[in-house]
Amino acid sequence: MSLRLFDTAARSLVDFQPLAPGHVGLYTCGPTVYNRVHIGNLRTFVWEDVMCRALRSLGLSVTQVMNLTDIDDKTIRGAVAEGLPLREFTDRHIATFFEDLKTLNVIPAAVYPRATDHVPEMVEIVKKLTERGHTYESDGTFWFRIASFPAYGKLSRIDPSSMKRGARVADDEYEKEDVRDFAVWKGAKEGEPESALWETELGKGRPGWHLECSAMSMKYLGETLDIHTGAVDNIFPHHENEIAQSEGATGKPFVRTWLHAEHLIVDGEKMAKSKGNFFTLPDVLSRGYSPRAVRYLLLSVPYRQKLNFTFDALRGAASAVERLESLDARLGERSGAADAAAASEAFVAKVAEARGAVRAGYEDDLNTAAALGALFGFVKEANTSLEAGQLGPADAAAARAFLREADGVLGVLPEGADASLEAEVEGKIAARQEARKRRDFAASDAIRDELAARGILLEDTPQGVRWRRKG
RNA sequence: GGCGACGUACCCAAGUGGUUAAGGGAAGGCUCUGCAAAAGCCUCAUUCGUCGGUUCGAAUCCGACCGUCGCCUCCA
Repeated sequence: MSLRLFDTAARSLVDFQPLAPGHVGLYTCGPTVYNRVHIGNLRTFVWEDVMCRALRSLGLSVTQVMNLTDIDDKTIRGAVAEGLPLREFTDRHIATFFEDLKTLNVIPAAVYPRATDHVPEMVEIVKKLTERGHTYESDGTFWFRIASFPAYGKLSRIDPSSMKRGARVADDEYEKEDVRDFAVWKGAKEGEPESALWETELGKGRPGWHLECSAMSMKYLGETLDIHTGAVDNIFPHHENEIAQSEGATGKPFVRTWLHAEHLIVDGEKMAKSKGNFFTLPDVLSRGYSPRAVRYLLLSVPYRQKLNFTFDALRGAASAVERLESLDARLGERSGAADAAAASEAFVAKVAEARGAVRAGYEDDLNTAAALGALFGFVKEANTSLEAGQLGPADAAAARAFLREADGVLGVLPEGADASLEAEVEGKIAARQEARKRRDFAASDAIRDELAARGILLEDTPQGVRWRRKG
């Protein structure tokens, strides 16, 4: 395996080797659970899922950890607005988040730690930072002193001395030595709900902005992570601060490879509620698109490229998925035909070549577009051979196995249909064939229309009738 | 103001010194078909934002310009 990844810190492609041979510890920044995630968020989460699947396909084992930020200004504000205890409020949003992931066929991470379940771990880090002289306290709030960490800015390449002293600092009632310092622990303030406060050795308060990721990543993956990911907006200040906190506390390198996904934009513009181009997954699905088409679109553009989301592109994605699905079905039929002959050497070689090309795509910084290009090259070859009658059952079986294997990373082909639906549809197809034999086309068309209305598409082929659910 | 990314056909997009410039979608043609749909096949960029430069050779490297976008403040 020779996997190359674009490390944000190095600003270049690096040869990736996990710390423990064959095993990757992966920390993926998760959502702040105060609303329904939008398709831009989901682009990042789908990418991370594809990355896990691709790493596994390259022979690595992966432990993925994704945090759930359930304590911050936004979650507190939301809970107060709805008159709910913090936990009850965030529980609801965590549930819809998992729903969306499931809908998009995302394989769950090994752990989804919640910040509020790790307050003691965070307190420990603050204590360590304090022992090492990286913090100071003022009014119950503990600040990280940027001046005590010379490497600050190495990830984002932002020079601390040039940081603008933003007007927003005035909003902050806390006292700090330097406007650039950030809170690791926020002392309780007047009017904050009890459900968002903890009594700790540091006093009463709540964890600061970025501390949870340091605490939870190190708890589940050790003090040095192989890969840490997020979207580009996390680079500064979130990840920069994580480095300062983590390395300040342990004295060890925090992350070996930083990976950041570009944003999704809509019709060439940033997605924003005020522009009316803000979409959640249910918004998109309610317009009649399949989750598999959405997933395909989100993963088809390599992660470091901005993804321009349009409904035109989504329709294109649906068609592309149908092309894969259709070949899968054709191969399924062909491979079922009785024939004891072994797969032909020439075809086996073609499969091997395609497999290598797909793999090379993933090895090159998870280049999904290149991998898809290679896969579709194979799709055309398989279709052509199939059409020419040159594909034996064993060849078809080999092709189908490869297609399914490729889909192990893509995750866009449907699961097998459920048996009761299958029996029903087969029955209707038989009835339609009867009607067609009688040349009762009104009756046969009625059956076709009825199934179409239910999203089931019939294809009359020389080999018989095939059906599938519309992508 | 500081830092950074991007600009390849109608749309999306791979390609980062020598290839016929991948692939997907759309469109047109053909095959199949009771009709249709679907599916499959074929066609579809002498050219890579513009202008210069380096080089035997550039979409790929350098410079300028034009355009789009992002971060610098919570943000996937």
